[in-house]
Amino acid sequence: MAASRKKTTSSTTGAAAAPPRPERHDRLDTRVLETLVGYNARRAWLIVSQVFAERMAAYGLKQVDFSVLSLIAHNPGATSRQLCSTLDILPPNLVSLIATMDSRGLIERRPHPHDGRAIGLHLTPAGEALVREAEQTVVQLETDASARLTPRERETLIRLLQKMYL
Amino acid sequence: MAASRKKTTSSTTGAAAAPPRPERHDRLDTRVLETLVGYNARRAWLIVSQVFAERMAAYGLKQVDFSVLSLIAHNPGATSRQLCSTLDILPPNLVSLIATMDSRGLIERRPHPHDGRAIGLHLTPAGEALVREAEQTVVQLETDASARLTPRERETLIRLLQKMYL
DNA sequence: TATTGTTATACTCTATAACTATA
DNA sequence: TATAGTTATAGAGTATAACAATA
Repeated sequence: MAASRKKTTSSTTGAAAAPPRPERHDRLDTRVLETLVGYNARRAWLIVSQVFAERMAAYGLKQVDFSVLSLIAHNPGATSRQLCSTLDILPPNLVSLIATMDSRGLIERRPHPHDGRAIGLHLTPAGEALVREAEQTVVQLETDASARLTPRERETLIRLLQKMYL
Repeated sequence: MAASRKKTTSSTTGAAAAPPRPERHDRLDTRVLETLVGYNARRAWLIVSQVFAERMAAYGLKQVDFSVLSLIAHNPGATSRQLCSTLDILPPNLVSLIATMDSRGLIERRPHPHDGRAIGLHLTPAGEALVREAEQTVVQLETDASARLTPRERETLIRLLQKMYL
């Protein structure tokens, strides 16, 4: 992950608002970098990643784990190939992830109906329960991490980001 | 970097417009992931990163290299500590980067005027020339990578991203 | 005692080549 | 011949601990 961003003593008060930003003393002039979409997109992603890691550790899920599980939840029978293609993961790097989810009893691997080479991935009941909870937590965490934006601004932000890659 | 996104035979025609997006056949339903700022920010960043890597290889600069060099250019005498703090890099991971830039003759390390422990970083004339060219290339590459957005939309996008982390 | 820069090192993430079994 | 899944492995990125020199 990133550097600084100290592990702030997590507030014991319930619903956390926007997380505190790192105090950078001796600030440098970053005006040129701040004109770049790439730089800013990464900084914003880093913010979300931080909060994601903190709150999703409870589920034992990293971002890619969550993406895979959520994708299987809404695409029962999806194959590794489809997951790789959708998430820009290389097949060798998905193998151990899938194996872990399997051994955790979150997913099931069934023979593919039409293609003997492929394996259809399905959530187990335990997996479905976990994804339901995890998705709620992610929605909340995203809301908190983007609390500086109005709902309208957040929609606009997502729309413009998608215009970049979709 | 990412997976797919084949190395498209780079167009020999001059100014490239928006790069082609990967054709994902057998598409999965990604609607839930697409409601998330984190997911979308990363996808957009991946797009820029791809174009960045392609065009900046000519200068032998990765994103972090460029950030450091550009930062030194606009903050002569900046210290490693300041760069680490600004870019969220851990000190041990900056050492070899700085050493490489030094051995390439792009930067100079001068004793810090007020602090005997610190080292002030400055661009050499060669470094300044490279940064000037590199910054122009980055601006162009960013324009191309965000060509699906109007200039107004691009401004809005950057403003909202900064609202997330600044 | 705290901080800057550094070394050494470990861990994670990403990438490539090659194999197998099916198509 | 091509594709899905896998193995092994290499390389890049990120992390922690500990040290010397200076404050």
